[in-house]
Amino acid sequence: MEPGRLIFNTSGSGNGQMLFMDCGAGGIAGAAGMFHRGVRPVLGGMEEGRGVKRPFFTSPDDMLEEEYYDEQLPEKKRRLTPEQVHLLERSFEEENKLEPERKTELARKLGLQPRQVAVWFQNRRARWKTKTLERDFDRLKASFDALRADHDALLQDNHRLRSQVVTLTEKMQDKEAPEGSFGAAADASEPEQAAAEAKASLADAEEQAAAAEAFEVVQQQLHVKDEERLSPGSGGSAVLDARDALLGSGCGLAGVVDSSVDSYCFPGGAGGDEYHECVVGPVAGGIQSEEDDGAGSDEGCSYYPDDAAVFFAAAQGHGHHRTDDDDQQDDGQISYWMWN
DNA sequence: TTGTGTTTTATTGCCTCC
DNA sequence: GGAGGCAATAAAACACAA
Repeated sequence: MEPGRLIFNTSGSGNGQMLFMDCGAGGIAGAAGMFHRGVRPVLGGMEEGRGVKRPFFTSPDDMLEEEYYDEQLPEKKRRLTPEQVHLLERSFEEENKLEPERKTELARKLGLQPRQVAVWFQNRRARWKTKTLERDFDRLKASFDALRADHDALLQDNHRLRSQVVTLTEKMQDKEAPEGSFGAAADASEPEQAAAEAKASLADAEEQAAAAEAFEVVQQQLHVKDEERLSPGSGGSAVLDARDALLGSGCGLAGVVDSSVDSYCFPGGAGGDEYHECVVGPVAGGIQSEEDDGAGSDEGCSYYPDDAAVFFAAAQGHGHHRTDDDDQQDDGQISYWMWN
């Protein structure tokens, strides 16, 4: 027998043909580990129409026994019947984790090995996770697109108001330059007032535009994170957790734009009118260590190097916090943390 | 019929928890 | 250290277009 292979007796014609199955990277050792784990590899379980449980493979010694040639013919990988799948699905809907008792009971009902039931639940959980991620991604993308449209509109508004201020300022200067009499001042009152109003609008618009730009930074990071997430080999992240929480909370960008340009405030928790500040800005150098930030004790807090994570965590009303004392903007670094 | 992409079943190795 | 979960992967089964 070749190393790394196990012998299976094949089925179908009942001719006792031997099948050599590659055990993969783990080889015999892997198979041994399987037994060590209490796994008895069985495929197919109840053969349709016959109700006979058959082991998928056996040891070489067993192979010498006649019954394995004649009675316990091995099977290829066999799909579960629709009835079996239906029952498993129903059970999964009730609880997607499988306690030993339930596993045994299900296996008994379905005529499967407990291991098969466990494997089915394992794979089902994996499928469920994939679907959930896809759904979340779609929702996030829709949200991102909407916010981007808002952002673009704000930028256009800002541009329009800037032009208006420039035009009106020029008009004022034209009027003031040649004259300077009282009458001229009186005549100029209307454009002056218009210019002042335009300036005030511009100030508001600039704040909003700056906030929107900062928000876009977060969104872009989030977008990148999603692409990373959907690529093979990536795992979950605090960003996704926070984002999921945000999606679940139904919280949008209906926050108050703080005048300090780099901050947003969001309504806290469910229905509360408390606002949580969320700093949005570039973080140079990644995570700011607790020792570096000069802040007090942050026990029970987790640092998040990612703007997006903090942004959404704050949006959800978590205890994200940044105090002015701890502000790291002097050196271009801002530290974030969240209450657990 | 055949080639190809997708889905399902199962294995392996690593990790965490008790 | 054992049990169980998960990610990655293999491979059989299946679907479907050409």
